[in-house]
Amino acid sequence: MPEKSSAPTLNDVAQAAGVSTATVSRFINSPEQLTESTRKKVKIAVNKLGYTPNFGARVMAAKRTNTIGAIIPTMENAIFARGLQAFQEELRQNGYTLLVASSSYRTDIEEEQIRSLVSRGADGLLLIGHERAPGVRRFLETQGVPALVAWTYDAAAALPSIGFDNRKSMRALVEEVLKMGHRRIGVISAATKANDRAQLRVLGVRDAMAAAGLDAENLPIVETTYGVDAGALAFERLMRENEWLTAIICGNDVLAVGAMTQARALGLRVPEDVSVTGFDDIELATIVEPALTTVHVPHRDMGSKAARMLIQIVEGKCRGKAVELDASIRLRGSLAPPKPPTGLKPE
Amino acid sequence: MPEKSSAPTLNDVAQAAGVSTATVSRFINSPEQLTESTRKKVKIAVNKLGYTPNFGARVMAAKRTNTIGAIIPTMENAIFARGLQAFQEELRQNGYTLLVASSSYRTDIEEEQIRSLVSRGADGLLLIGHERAPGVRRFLETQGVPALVAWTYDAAAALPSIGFDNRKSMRALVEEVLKMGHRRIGVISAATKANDRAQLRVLGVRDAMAAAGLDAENLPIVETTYGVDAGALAFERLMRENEWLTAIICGNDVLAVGAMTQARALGLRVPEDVSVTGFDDIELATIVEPALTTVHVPHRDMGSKAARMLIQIVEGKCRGKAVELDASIRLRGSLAPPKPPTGLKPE
DNA sequence: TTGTAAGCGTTATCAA
DNA sequence: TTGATAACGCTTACAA
Repeated sequence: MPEKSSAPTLNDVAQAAGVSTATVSRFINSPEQLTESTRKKVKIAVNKLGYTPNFGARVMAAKRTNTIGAIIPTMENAIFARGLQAFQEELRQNGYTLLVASSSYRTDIEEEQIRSLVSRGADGLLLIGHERAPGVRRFLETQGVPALVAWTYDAAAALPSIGFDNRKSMRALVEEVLKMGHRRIGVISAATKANDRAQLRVLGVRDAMAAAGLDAENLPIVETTYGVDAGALAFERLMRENEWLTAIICGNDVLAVGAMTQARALGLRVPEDVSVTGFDDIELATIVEPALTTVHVPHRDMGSKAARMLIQIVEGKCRGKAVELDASIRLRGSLAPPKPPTGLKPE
Repeated sequence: MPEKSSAPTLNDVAQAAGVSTATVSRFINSPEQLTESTRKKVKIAVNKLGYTPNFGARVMAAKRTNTIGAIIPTMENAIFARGLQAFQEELRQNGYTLLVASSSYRTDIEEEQIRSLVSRGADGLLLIGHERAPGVRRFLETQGVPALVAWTYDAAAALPSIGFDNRKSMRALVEEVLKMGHRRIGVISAATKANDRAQLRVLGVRDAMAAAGLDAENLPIVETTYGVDAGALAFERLMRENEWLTAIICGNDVLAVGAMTQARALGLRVPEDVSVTGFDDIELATIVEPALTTVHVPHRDMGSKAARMLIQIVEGKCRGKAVELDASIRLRGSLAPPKPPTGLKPE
């Protein structure tokens, strides 16, 4: 039981071991430089006192922290979880620690978190999406902290990025929907404000519509917050305002599951009465009944590649570029051709 | 474009503004002490240089960080996500920053993360479950860093905790199952090694069995890792080895969903042929068909209460105690009475 | 109201 | 191989 003393310092250990602080520091950082006997002495003192280096002091003296920070919009759902887990595992294997903060999809909080992580000595940052206030990039530049953007790919953006082409992928998915014969399409999108992924996905829908000669301008679309419930409410509204829709394209799987749930609640069968598609291919997509047609995102691959790339950048071994990963379409039960015009129905 | 200069320091700002470092420090920490005019001068310099305090230096000089660390077993699923989100929101409102690390359910990694967060100056720690190496508590004690355990309640444990009684809750759930007439019960549990929640839940099942005069010793039980797939595999094994089971009690909702999926794949109807129950009541529980009978855990409430309590402890306003929250049973479609003996069946 | 200067706990350079 | 000692960037008495 320690009296109430504050944490032991290098100095305490040095005194206890009868050596200088420099020697203790070496014991921590490069024990091979010490004699077997001094090493033993110091070791005993360290253990007895329960010494751990003070991080702050260490950073100040050594400049490097071996810490990477990541700021994700939310921890509350699976979208970022799997990729982040892979990111963290890869970092760990390379001797880096991951610190995570979440911004609740708010740019002001994100900025605060960026400052917080940087001032805590993060050697590099993982961010989601390209959209943020211009001051942020300047800040990162003056602080000399590199950042990598994930979950979206944009060769033209200022920051290096790793991810997939949200717009192209959504277009490809909608082209499948159109190929099946759907013409009356509605969209449930996540809030597009300050969320380039959501924006690009909507653009992808419009691309496909326009290319098929359909009216991309007057696309029925409802924007909503994140969550199964939100998806359900959005579905109801969309269908009430546009009763003739045969396919609902959702900006992500969570919204899509909400839409499917609500469809059932309204007495609509999926996919017989209405088709539903998602985006992300989270685990949930294959659990629901019918399984969700969606865009498969290589979460784990993206996470570990992001880690490797960010480490390279942090260690000055490369400058960072835009890397595009493939996002493929997964056709599953929630998408089927629309009902034939009533007159033709056998029943 | 800054040349390549490293981040600006207090000194740089002081020079640029033509004041002392102390004045700049005051501008950051207690601007009201300064004259309007000096405040303006300093402000301009700070903005021009894009200055942010160096956290390490600050900690060393000031001792407090306003940072709370949390270490959770995994970020990859919803179990901890919602509570943690609430935890973070409450912290933010009180001026604290949350740093999260995940241990992949490994005590060695958890210990490493504890040291990492402590040495980074965390003022307090949120941990999950009571089970960890004895050295850890000593470490926290000598470092003077308070910790609060969540997701489980244990008045006898050394650390204060906030959560529910896993054992009692599981017992209550199984009593419902027994009340419905089930006698042939199997269990799918998460790995119980170093996971007191999992252990207690299994004990809860045995409690209920024993109280009903059933054989609690020879309970068919399969332990598995976390995940829907794992739950599916475990279900198959459990049913293969014990064909006569009518109800499967799962240690958490994710395993339960896996079990339900696999039941369907094996041609078994839920709940007609076999009942399934979960634990946690994550969102998924109400999305699956049929909805999952489970133990409802007050995730958000627990998260925000944990935050308030930990802040109290950190600020020396209370010593921390064990707080028990209610976990209630949610009866849903996945649980129904067992099929009557074949002879009585109408068909 | 502002400035001076002494720490805070490390690391790293130089000598010994 | 080890030991002094000067940074590192900030806060905070204390002095002016």
